[in-house]
Amino acid sequence: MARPRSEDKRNAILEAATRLFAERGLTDAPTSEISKQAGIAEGTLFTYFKTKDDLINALYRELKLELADAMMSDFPRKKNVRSKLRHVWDRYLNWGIANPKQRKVLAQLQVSEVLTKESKDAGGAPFVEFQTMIGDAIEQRLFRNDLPAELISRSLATLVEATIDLTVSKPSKADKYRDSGFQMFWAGITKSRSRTSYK
Amino acid sequence: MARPRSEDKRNAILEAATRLFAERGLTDAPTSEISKQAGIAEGTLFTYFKTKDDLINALYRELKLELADAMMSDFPRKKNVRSKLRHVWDRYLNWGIANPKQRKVLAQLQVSEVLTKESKDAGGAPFVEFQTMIGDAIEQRLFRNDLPAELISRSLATLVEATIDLTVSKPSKADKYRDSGFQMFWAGITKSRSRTSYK
DNA sequence: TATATAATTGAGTATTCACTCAGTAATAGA
DNA sequence: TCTATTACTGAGTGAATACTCAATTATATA
Repeated sequence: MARPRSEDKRNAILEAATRLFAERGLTDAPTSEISKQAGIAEGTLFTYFKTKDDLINALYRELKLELADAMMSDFPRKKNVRSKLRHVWDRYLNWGIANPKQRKVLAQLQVSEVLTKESKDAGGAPFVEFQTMIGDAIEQRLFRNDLPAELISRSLATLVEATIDLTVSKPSKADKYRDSGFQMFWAGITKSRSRTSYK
Repeated sequence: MARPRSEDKRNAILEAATRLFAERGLTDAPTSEISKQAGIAEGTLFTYFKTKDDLINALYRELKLELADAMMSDFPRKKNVRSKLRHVWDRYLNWGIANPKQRKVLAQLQVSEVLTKESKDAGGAPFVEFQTMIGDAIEQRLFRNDLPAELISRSLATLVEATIDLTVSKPSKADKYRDSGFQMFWAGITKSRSRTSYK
């Protein structure tokens, strides 16, 4: 029995924060400005997030969730590993190109000193199905000898990131970059001769 | 005719800054603390660097130079491309493991909003020989079709980074990671069947 | 409709911090 | 040795900003 908080306001705060963090960096985006752009009073921001660090941690989880959703929606569970990886590759790439600010903020967040261990763990949670798939493929010996799962998923991520940057700077070659990036990734992780019948 | 500046003091400032930036992040490392750890008065810091942003930009160039030196010293100009890349791979890896703070600061700097275009350009300059090598190898068609040079150098960098992180978390497997990381990189960039005679 | 509860507001506060500057010390060149 | 020039010092300053709080407003429930 009381006045409820508004999901809309919370989202407006997160969106304004995303915009400002992307433009000015985490520390040069004052809460006063975030509030203003979110269309609320500064005090209100602190009923939704106890501190600015809290806001930052919440935003991190939110963005990781968005990215995971983008990557895993329509995930082709029935197809072979290559198709699955290509699906994830394409979705990640699309998300990054369509959401440059979110992507930039995420990059800043990953190296910032404000993320708690809890947030980092929570940020990884939406990717468990992806991780499991990698683990399964390793057990089936689909990949090059003894490549650790972490190296595979990080390679995917960093190669996508590099490919996005290239695409942004030369949009006309988008499709070419998308394909050669993935080929490079796939050739890197799979055994050298397997030219047919990957599972 | 006057009192000269001291190279030692300048270095002490850069070292203190590196330590503090690594521990607390760029913005939570006050100039007062940097000065104290460098063993000088706060005012002195500003005779060596006009502003804090200047200091940050100078540190970026310094660290890039250190890394390039580490990578390119004893560079085997006479050997084949694979050996050259393996050399760079190993040196980069060694540097990263031996200099965790420098590496962390560099990661923060790359995504920060304070680097000027000039600094970014200057940071790339020490790597021209490496870039040239990649360009030559591309002309000789040693690599997979149409892989852009930028994708190749960024892949090397990000795969080394991933490998360093793995190594730090499981030092006992250092050699294994080092090798499989490089194999993955090499297989990714070269044409699939070329199992012999790479140049 | 009445009311208890919680959200909202925005001016105010306390703190932090990059940078300054007047006084002092060192040194290169004459 | 003398002196012009610059480095060095550290207390002080002004600006920025995360967060508070007393007053006000909205709303879920009875």
